[in-house]
Amino acid sequence: MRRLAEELGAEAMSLYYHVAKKEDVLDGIVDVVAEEVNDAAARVDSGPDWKGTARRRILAARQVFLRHRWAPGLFATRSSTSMAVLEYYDNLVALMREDGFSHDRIHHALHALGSRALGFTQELFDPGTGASAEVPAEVAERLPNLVGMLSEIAHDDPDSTLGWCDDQAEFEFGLDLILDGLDRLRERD
Amino acid sequence: MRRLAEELGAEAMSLYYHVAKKEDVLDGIVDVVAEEVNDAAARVDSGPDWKGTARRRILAARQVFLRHRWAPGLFATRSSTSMAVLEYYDNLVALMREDGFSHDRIHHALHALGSRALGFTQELFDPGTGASAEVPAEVAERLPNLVGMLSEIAHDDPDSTLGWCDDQAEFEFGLDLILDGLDRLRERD
DNA sequence: ACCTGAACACCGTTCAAGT
DNA sequence: ACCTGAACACCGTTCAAGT
Repeated sequence: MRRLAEELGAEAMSLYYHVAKKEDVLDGIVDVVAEEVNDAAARVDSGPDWKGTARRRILAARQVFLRHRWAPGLFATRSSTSMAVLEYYDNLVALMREDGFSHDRIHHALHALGSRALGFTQELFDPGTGASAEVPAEVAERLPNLVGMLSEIAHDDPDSTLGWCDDQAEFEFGLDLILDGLDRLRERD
Repeated sequence: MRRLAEELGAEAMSLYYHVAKKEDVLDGIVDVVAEEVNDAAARVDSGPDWKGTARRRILAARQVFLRHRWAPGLFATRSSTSMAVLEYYDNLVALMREDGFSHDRIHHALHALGSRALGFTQELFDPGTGASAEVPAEVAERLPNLVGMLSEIAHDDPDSTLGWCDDQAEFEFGLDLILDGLDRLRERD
């Protein structure tokens, strides 16, 4: 609050005339970003199949989060969801409904996708942070399989030494895995 | 820190003799929980196929997080990963390796699973928090598809009014979607 | 070796008082 | 209507001083 007020050329206490508490400010920021996501998603043209359209929408949403890298962390802390986020999911429900999914299946799908539907995943651990070369021998011995995997991947693709792990390709792999799986279930709906 | 010290019957400042900063305490807690997860995973007996074994391990890990519901939130805030967590993933790599996966495919798989491999998912929004009946008409009109979906699901399964959405079934659905997808790819490795 | 009191630099927030 | 200074109740952390 104090920092935000300074940025605005005012005192921290002045903020409390416009807003009840800090949480409300954060909720507002989430809303702004979510609107930006909705705008981006609305600009993708829809094709004949739900899967392609969903994929393009989600990748468009992802672009917004790539521009605001602090946003996923913020979204994760919010408990009550913003109206704009709900509208995004609402549109996804409509899209799947049009292609024959049952409500029950869509419900499962939303849970399975989680934040991936919005275009981001929170990486729990970044296996690439420490390149295999930097790992002290002592810990490497306790992680033979992980270290083996990482060293082979680094070897195969030496260009990506900085970030050997291509986040975009990674995201698309996981996304397609889920979308394809859901599409297969659709045929039974 | 002050609260923790009180719980221990000491002053907050005493903690700093044993630990450098608060973050180290949190890292330690993560380690303890992760060891608990490793113990649980080690107790499941491995079957002939990687998929079944992975599934049982992950569901055993999940039990640990169900006992410590604050843990997922804690894990999400950590940036550097604990050794114990890495060991858990190392074991997963070994399991998939034995069943013919390439290193590259395993790498993708770990990213696709994310925290689900450890047995939990961070729900970005809980569509069930507000039962459809409680939703004010004004917002319901802006979310026709979501409200329609939720009301039908609530109608189909009136027993689960409190938590109409069965987390365990939800988790297993998403997990199987990914494991099945990966298994199909394995046949091409 | 282990603990503590006093103190510092931060927070978010309240409220009576200013213009 | 909008802003502010002083103040409160919290944080994590340091450090010299205690036993």
